[in-house]
Amino acid sequence: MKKLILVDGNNLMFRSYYATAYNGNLMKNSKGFPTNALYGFVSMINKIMAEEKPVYMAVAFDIGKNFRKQEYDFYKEGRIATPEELKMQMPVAREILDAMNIKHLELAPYEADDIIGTLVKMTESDKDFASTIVSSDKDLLQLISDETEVKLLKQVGFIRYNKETFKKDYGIEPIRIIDLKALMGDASDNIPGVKGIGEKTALKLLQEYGTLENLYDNVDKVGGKLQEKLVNDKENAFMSKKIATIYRDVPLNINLEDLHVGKIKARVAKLFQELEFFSLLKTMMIPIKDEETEVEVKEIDNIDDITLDDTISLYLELDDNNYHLAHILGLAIKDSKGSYFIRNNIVETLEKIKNKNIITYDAKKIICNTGVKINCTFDVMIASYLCNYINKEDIAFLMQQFNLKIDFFDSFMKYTDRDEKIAQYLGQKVDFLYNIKETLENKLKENNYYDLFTNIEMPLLYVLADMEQTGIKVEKDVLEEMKVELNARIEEIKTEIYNYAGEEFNISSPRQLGEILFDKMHLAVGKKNKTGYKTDAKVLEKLVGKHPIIESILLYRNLTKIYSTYIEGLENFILKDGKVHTIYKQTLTRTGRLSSVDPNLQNIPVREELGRKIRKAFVPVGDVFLSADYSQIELRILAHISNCKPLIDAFKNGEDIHTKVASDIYGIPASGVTKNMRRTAKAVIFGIVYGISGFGLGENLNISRKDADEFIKKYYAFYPEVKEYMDSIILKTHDLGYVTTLFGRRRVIDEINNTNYMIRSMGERMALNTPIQGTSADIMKLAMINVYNRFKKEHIKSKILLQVHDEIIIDCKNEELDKIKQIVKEEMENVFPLNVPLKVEIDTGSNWYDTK
DNA sequence: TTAATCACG
DNA sequence: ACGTACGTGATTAAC
Repeated sequence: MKKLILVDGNNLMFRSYYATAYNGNLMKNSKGFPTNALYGFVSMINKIMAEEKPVYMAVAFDIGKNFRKQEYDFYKEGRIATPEELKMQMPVAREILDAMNIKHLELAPYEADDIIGTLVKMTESDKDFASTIVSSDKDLLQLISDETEVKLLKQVGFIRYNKETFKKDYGIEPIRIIDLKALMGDASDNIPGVKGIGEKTALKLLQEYGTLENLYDNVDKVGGKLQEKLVNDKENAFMSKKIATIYRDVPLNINLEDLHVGKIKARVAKLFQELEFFSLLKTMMIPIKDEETEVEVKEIDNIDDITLDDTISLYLELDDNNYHLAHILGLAIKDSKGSYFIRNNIVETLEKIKNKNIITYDAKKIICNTGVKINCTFDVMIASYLCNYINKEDIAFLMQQFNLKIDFFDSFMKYTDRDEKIAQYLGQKVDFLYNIKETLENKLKENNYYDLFTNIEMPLLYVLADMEQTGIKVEKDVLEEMKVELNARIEEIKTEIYNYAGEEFNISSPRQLGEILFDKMHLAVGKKNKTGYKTDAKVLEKLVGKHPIIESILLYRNLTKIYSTYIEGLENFILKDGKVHTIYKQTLTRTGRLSSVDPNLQNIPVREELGRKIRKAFVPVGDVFLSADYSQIELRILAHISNCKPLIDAFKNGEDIHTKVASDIYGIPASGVTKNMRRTAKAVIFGIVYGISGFGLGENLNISRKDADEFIKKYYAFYPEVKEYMDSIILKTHDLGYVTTLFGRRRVIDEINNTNYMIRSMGERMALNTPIQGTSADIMKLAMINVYNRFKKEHIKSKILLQVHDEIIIDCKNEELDKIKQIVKEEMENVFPLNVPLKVEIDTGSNWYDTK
């Protein structure tokens, strides 16, 4: 018996759409294309594949005008028009099915039901086939027969109806669904039925009289009000029956054998990447090539047994993303003559080949994990990042973009026989690396990224590797001491809050907190977000003074944040050497900045005293920390790229820029600028860097939008070049679709031409901000390389430890301190000539807290 | 897994 | 009239 699964595609898409669209917050990809229905649809198809394991399958859709509507113009009248955002997803659903090699059928003027009905009829005349219909639409129950069942989808789970179970539940034959509809009608399709008869009465009548025809033949026997209703609406009843009857003779022109499910195609990956269904990409087994090709890999024990070219590609597989802790699973190497796989003695092997020209993926990972400083001449991870490929830790993502099939690392690790598979697995990767180098290299050159690649990103990898390997010492005792103290305070404040609230609840749950504050205590009319009331610091701060619980909650938040993220969190990352080794992600941000994870050392508290104390735990291994930070680098870059004369002059004269701007926009001499005026000016300037709006500035400064607009206008009046720059960069970006930094780094901004105002505006703000933030990142990276190289050249033993965007922290020996101050200032300030001077401020201290 | 919150530049 | 500042990461709750 061959089983055919018949899916009501329209039904699935509508369900998925409305399941997630109700709150008005549609799931979209970053280009603004709605994806919510598709996501649910694909998930559902996957579920069907897993549960039914269909060999034959067809998905039916509505398309074009349908004949019921043509015949009965009231049909489906009054129904809300299909939202545009759902409509545009429909063709993509069919594309996905094509790529998954699942047949879909649609033919105007028929509805999906009719197509399914026709296929059911075909299976019933072919004794080899039986079918299962998947839908949440009860109309389809009429198709149930000895060979046909319906899997009726419910909000949670489903009910499987066959002939017997249906009869048991409804007490009538499945086909009588049409008579049922004839009597009770269907509000959603605007089918009238008989007025005043609902499901209960209709079923009772049909159980007694069998069919609509027989019922009317014997309508005299019904009697009473009910008979009256039936007689009144007789015409409607028979017409409703006609509408409700699924048509089973759609001219489909196919054979059932055509519905065989094929092998999933590589194209699915491309579609999912566009839709940004990354979780599906990870969990589904999607081939990278439609034809699987094995590579030839020779497993060797000793690298000395082979002779390698000078240029090789190399791939090291670890068992964990945190490469400071991970264990090695294997190493693959390829040169022009062949591919090799090595299981053991990998560090020794690397030592022997480290000076070859090595092409690899994430050289920093290899260096930090093995301690072997390999001579990487081409890091594919970095090159692909610069070229704006979708770039993840897992090389499989990149390979997919070149149509190469390979398991994602997470799936690979689930194989029980991965020890046998790993040689082939790494063979594929190292083969890819070897082959892709030239393509990427050309792409780098074409786009003028080659200097950025060769002179900044590649050398930087070694600097970062060194910093990460060195690590920063964290005194656990200091943290433990704080922990005890904080714990006591947290407990204390907890009881206080419970007392104020009159009950115990989870203060860390914004939902519960919101209910207490706004429903129970009525402290204000709460602002809502998706899940309940907003309870963030901004909201709470406005309520300070209304009730002492507010301040307690703010303090509680403050304390628990420090406790869990910065005390417990940090402690978990102190390794055996007493140090914390962060990982700098060099290929993550869209602007070119670094990011820091495991732990993030770029967001250690500093603005408030309480949190800042965490920094006391960070201590030098040498004698003293030195921090060197670029003073107002982003503003200087803004002055430079907009070529704004007054700003440039102010920087040249060493003026305090915020005071200067305050004196301009308030129209008073600098000497008269108050702290508050300076603060306002600072906010205005920052607003400019972020792509200002009057509303945003007003929110931020807690002033009216009008006043905020006024400030912005004044700012533009004094610094017209800035306004010109902003206008021109937006115009240019609309045209090109990307922005560049001073060093040629490019960020593609598809959002800039989006038809959705909000998305387009965001694109415009990105276009304004990225050249500034990105250039600043470029400058810092270059400076780090230069400082690092100077240290090496002058045999300085002190170590660069951290980078926090515009600041670096160095662990210094006392005897080197003066020299370091001089080198750092010199290298950082002169890293690249701008129209404005770059200024570096240097501080020292015996721990990070004191370095200020 | 996502949303809310809060830490940093 | 729209809906509201750029770039990050970690933790917690709640599904």
